[in-house]
Amino acid sequence: MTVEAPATYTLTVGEVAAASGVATSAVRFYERHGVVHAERTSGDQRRFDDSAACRIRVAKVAQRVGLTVREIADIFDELPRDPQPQDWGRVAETLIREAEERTAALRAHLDAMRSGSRLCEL
Amino acid sequence: MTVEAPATYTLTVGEVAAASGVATSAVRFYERHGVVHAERTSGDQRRFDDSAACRIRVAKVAQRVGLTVREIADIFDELPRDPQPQDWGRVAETLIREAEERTAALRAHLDAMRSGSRLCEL
DNA sequence: CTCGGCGTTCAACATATGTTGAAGTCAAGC
DNA sequence: GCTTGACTTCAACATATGTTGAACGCCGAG
Repeated sequence: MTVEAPATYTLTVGEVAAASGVATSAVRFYERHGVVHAERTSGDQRRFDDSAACRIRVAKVAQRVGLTVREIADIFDELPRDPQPQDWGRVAETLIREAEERTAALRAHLDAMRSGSRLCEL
Repeated sequence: MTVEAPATYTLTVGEVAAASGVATSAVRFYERHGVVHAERTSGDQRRFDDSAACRIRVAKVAQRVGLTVREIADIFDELPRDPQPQDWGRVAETLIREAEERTAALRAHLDAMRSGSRLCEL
């Protein structure tokens, strides 16, 4: 049977911030919006698992192609607990597909414009 | 010699809004940020040329791939007065290149992640 | 067990991208 | 030349994406 790889929530907000290259305020922002998840210590401090910094780095790159934090969180939400490589593969495909669809829409619009022989009513 | 095709500023803000599918407030916003340009009547009303609605439609699609209004205005600023088809062609290429570079960055990041065999520290 | 470095929340500020409403002005058709 | 619908500006509001600072709490090393 498959071995369990339970997520262990050990990283502080500062550690995740350092590992992902954003401010601690941004890490808290991403958690509030569901890009990363955390447990709390008995003293109410956040503890993140090892995927947090990676998720944030992916989110930053995805934001550059026009995805909102909400959209990125929704895509990450498709991940099961203890995601396997193929789960991340699906997320990666979804992100790329979104980016390519938007680029294709831009290209289609610009192509239509050019072939219209009335480029921006020149 | 080449025939002049002087831009004629005749369209009101409402006409541009209707033609581009955005609110008049958005048309004014885009003008303030240099996406479109207008002259003023003696009574201080805006008059846009025929390219305004097209520029705004292009801007909306470009925003979807992560370009800011500022970046879009900067790209449009490369257009000469009375732009020719090849001028719009260069703008189109610049927009597409930006979108593709960002998508490539996303893909590269995700590929690096997958090949790292430590996908988001799974 | 204490202390200093992190952590917490919350409110305010900041920038980008707009919308809405008030108060007043313009211009086009009758 | 009047009227009225569309225009003007400006301030306030709204959402997304954060940052900063104050006031206070937690926790691990000594």
